[in-house]
Amino acid sequence: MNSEFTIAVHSLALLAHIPGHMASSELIAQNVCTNPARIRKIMGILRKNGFVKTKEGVGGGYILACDPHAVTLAEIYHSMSKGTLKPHWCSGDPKEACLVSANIHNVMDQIFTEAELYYTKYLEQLTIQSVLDKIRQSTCQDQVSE
Amino acid sequence: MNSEFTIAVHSLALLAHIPGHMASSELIAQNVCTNPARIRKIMGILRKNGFVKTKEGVGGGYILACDPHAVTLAEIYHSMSKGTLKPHWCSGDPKEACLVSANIHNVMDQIFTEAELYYTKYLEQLTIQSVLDKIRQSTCQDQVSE
DNA sequence: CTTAACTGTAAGAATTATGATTACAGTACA
DNA sequence: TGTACTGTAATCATAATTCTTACAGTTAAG
Repeated sequence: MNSEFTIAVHSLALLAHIPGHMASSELIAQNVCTNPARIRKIMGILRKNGFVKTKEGVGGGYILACDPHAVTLAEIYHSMSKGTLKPHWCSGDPKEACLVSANIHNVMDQIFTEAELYYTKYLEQLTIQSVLDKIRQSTCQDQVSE
Repeated sequence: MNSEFTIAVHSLALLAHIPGHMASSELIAQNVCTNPARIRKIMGILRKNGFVKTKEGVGGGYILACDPHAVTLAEIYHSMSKGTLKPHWCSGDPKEACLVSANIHNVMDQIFTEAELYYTKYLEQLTIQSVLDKIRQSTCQDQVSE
């Protein structure tokens, strides 16, 4: 899996952190620690899925277009990275005479697909807001420990 | 995630498919479609975790050292690939003044760790034998459809 | 109506992760 | 003692991921 899901969650949490404000791809990129082109690509996907609104031109950028208490990480994961949990490489060879070699691919594929369902079941429990809350709590803990 | 978990499951299913027989790294590699050195590396880990027994020298190779009905894919996953579900790249920067940038890493790390728990919860339901059964069933279906 | 600050998109380079190859020491059987 | 194995590591090749650069399209401001 690449990091687009991580960046999407980070960007949405950031937008939820500054409600009502536009953030440019430049600003988000600095916060995320990547480049503006990558942010624009990811925000484009989030826009197509209704999570953010875009404004082009001077003073433009991105703004949250959903309720951060309602949108779960599962929805974000599905938009960005569905099916990317399984490795690219496949074992076995369908043309082999051996049952195991011939059929392992289908079986593992099914297993990875179902395991992903369990994975996203957890993500359904988390919202953009809950991530933001964790971020804010996380700081309190740091301050206590210092 | 790389494919070591996939290869481990494939190799163990293969050994379960030929009970009582030794399989060399060469033979397993052909079945899996990779090279013997990679198989030996993976089987070394499986040996250290008690899943297989090794025999060096002439006529040597690998043989199952566990009950395929008892060993779950979760145990195999933990041995081979625990913690590899999350992407390598991290967003944010702990030195940033912005809360979100500074703390997102810890929060996402925690989320990926807990999501992996759900993932492995599914793998606990599958055993080496159940994978082998799926493989054998999978062939029946193919034959019916042809 | 022109300039400046944005997004949208894509191509290509750079980097990193993954997998393959090769090599060789160690072991065991015949 | 030779042959067929495992164990392990170093190096090379390939593929995935990320970064850079570029430029067309859009909008606000002057």
